[in-house]
Amino acid sequence: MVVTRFAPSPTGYLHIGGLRTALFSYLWAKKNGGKFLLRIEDTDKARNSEEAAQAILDAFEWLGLKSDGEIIYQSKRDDIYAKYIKQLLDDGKAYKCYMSKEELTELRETQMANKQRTMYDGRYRDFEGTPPQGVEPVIRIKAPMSGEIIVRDGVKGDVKFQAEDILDDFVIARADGSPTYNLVVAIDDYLMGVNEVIRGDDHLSNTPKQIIIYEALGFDMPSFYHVPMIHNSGGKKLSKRDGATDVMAYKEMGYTPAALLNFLVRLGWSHGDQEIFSMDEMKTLFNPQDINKSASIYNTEKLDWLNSHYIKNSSNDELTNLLTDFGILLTSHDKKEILLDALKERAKTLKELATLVLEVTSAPTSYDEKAVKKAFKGDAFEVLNAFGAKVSASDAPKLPLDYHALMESVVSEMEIGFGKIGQPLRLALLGKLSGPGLDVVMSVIGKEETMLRIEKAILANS
RNA sequence: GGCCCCGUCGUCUAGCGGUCAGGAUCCAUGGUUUUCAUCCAUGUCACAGGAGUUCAAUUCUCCUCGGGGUCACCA
Repeated sequence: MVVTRFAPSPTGYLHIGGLRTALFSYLWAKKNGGKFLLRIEDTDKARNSEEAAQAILDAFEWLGLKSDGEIIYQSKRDDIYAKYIKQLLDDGKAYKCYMSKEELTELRETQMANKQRTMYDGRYRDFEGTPPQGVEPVIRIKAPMSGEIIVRDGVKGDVKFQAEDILDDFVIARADGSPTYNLVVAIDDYLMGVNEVIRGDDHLSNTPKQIIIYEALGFDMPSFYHVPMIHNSGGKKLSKRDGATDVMAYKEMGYTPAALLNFLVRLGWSHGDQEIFSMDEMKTLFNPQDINKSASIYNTEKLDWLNSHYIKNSSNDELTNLLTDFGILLTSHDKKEILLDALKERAKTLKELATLVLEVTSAPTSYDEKAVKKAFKGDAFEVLNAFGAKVSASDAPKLPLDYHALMESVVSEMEIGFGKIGQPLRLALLGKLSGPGLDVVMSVIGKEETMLRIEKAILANS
């Protein structure tokens, strides 16, 4: 069974890049009928917060990505890690190092001055004397000092590292006894049964360290897939300074989960020329072997296009539901279908859609100045009055085509072009010269409101 | 700087020795629309550079250049 995981550290909101790797992991598990697990990496007490962890969970909730097991919090697993640390110590695969931070800094500075690679020099590796007083030791693993370590990566291929280039006896437990990242990742992935690790390629260079841990503990190695970074327009790793990187900000801006997910799945992954993927299609088609090797630049032009695509293709019931987040309650509106059918073609975001709804359902409070000069001139008011009279005299127009017929009759009786009535009427009804079809607008607001808006417009502008 | 990764239209990408280098988005133009938007059509735009290998390289190899990542008692 394929078991994947997403393991964020709760130092802030869920990031767009994190979401993409989470999505990849989720899809790969689903495709194989496996499990997708969530683990909160909160071992660094100073930098983590519960709110951040909750924010991440909220984002997953919004997007409908569910973990298939209990959510693991590393902060609650000290006992487990302590057990493995002891085992490593007992097996002679790790040791206590009494070097002080000052000594370490000094060592690094000397190495830098000599243009050497900064690394721990292994001075306590085989130490058997009396430990210095007043220093709480860290625990370091005995890493191989020579040989080749190969990361068999499903995206990048075999990546070879020379131990002497990159390794030293790195710390696996801090002076206060708490375990460090590379140790706990290996332990937790093993214990959770994770056998396919999909993560950002910024982790590629410390994968050898985790391999050392796997080997020292005798764990089976998972498969690795290191997904390329998402860059900002400047070509650098996407960070919180780059505008909208908080997943939940997309909810507020009016993007749908379907569009965001579709957008993200195509960033660094593709399936031929296909652009539109439903969640079901993603689940059946996704394969990490098709992930690109190169980084991609974050650019939301395509997200806008996808979002409008999904809005156009959503049912009116779905839209009604989504719109409630933006303060629009249409559930009991009798012309809801007509309104949404007309408006969903026109909106890039749910937020825009909400605005468009309001522009129809609420009478204009002002009239665009330029538009007034352009449309309320000549015999515009005569035409409007004639039309108003038609509406008034007609019995119960309901559908757009009823109103269209009314407009037609005025046009033919007065022997004018359609624009002669369209422009002023549009301005009277909506306060501006653009918007959805007038017949639709009138059908939605009804006969009384139509007449009211016409009267009001004439009054306000004469 | 050491180590590692990457390099096809502005952007997302297809390509897995022989293609007019394809699609999408963006942009522009035209059509549809009483308007705007949608929609439809058309168009502009790319293999980083140089050596090899080969009858043939975007595709394989090497070098150069360029970009990125990582080098913690952070994750």
